[in-house]
Amino acid sequence: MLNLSASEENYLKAIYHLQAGGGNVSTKALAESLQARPASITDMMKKLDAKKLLHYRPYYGFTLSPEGRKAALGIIRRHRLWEFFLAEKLGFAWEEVHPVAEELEHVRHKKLVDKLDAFLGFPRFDPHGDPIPDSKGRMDKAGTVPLSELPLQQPARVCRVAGQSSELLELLREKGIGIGTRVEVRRRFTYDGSLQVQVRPNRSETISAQLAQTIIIEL
Amino acid sequence: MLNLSASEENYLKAIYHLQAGGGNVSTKALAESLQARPASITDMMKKLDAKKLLHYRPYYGFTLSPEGRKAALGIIRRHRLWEFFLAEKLGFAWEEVHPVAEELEHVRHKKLVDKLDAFLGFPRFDPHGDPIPDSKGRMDKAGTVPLSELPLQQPARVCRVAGQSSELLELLREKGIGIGTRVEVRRRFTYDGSLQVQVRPNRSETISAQLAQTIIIEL
DNA sequence: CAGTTTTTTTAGATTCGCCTAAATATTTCA
DNA sequence: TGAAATATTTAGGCGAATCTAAAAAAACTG
Repeated sequence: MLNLSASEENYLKAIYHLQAGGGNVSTKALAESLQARPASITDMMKKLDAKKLLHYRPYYGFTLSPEGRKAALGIIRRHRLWEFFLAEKLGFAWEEVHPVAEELEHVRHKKLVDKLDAFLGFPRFDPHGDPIPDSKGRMDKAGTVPLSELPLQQPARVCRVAGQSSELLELLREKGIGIGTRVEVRRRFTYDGSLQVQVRPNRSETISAQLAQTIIIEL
Repeated sequence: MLNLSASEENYLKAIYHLQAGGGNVSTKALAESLQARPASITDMMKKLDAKKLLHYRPYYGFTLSPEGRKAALGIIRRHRLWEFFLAEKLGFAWEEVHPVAEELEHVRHKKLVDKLDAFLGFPRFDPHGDPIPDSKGRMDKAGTVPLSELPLQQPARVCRVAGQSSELLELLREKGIGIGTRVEVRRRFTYDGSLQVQVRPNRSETISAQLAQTIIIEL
């Protein structure tokens, strides 16, 4: 089994998220996502290519190899299990768990992860609504329908939030929206794409088009 | 608050343990304890002295400053809380917890540590019987009487084990000795200092002088 | 399609934590 | 006390992960 540094793990994870199913990632996109300079990305891509964790073609971009994807899923598994632990067992608010899990995820002990998984009752989703890969890297599909596409008057439930910046989470908290919240779109303003949304039985909020795209719902 | 690297934390922790209450630590002792070369120790001592975490006098040795001691206690607190968590909540055997806690201890989030402490019920001792510092750095005293000094026929309870090498822990497991085990010395062989010990009601084991020194008991 | 802009890579430097080898200080002891 | 042994420090180097500045490739665009 390959021994990866925390840095290498962060690169793999970021590429996995940027690929989102397939496709090629550019130096610039990865540099932005990791808050690093493009030159640093190029350096690391050469290294990860040499380790066969991804395919790198200069000036073209990179794609995770099967081994790279497997490694990324392992990291994501650890991240989301720790998020679940922090929220469920330690009583962290869901918007606080991400940065702490960023650090805990790099403790690589197979036995620790599997025992943690069992202790938590093999949860399938983390507090943000994202699916947790099992020990073989399999996971449920995350919902994909954003609130912006929900038809009027159709009740739905928030199942995921596509982002974890503190600004986003603060805004959601303000509007009373979290995983599991019942929502229903009352009006759609075509001028700016904003929505008037019924939140839980008796609360009405205005939601910008941008925000409505990050709130993922299921019917 | 000073931001310490995992390496710096390991140095502080090792010095704290070597000081054991007071006194001066030598380059060689620290090098052995950390499995590093003396030259590396000198480098780091200069750095930690500059950060005012310890007092370093070339060719003489070093001692933690009050801030260094405080930092070390914080690291030990995290280490022992994670050990407790691993054994108590995840079902690790007590001899397995140390290496995993070595990594978890470097995740420095005040809130994480304090919430973990509360979740565990503010435990006072880790699975090895060592006391866990509270959030202010205070802790109970560990027992100090080794089994080698227990008078004959006097029943006692194992409260701590002074060491955590896998070899030591394997031997203890073999002899059926853990924290809380009732023991009583039946015979003492002056030739080699070995003991014949009654372990729990109905088991008799021979314990070498060396082993008897690492088993700490209370009456 | 040729110049301009953008993206990417290369070259070279820096910091951290470690190393080896050599120099130097301290301690031991004959 | 002076030579040998031991401990410590200094000097210089290395790999990892970053950076800046400059060169080169690719992509736009008038």
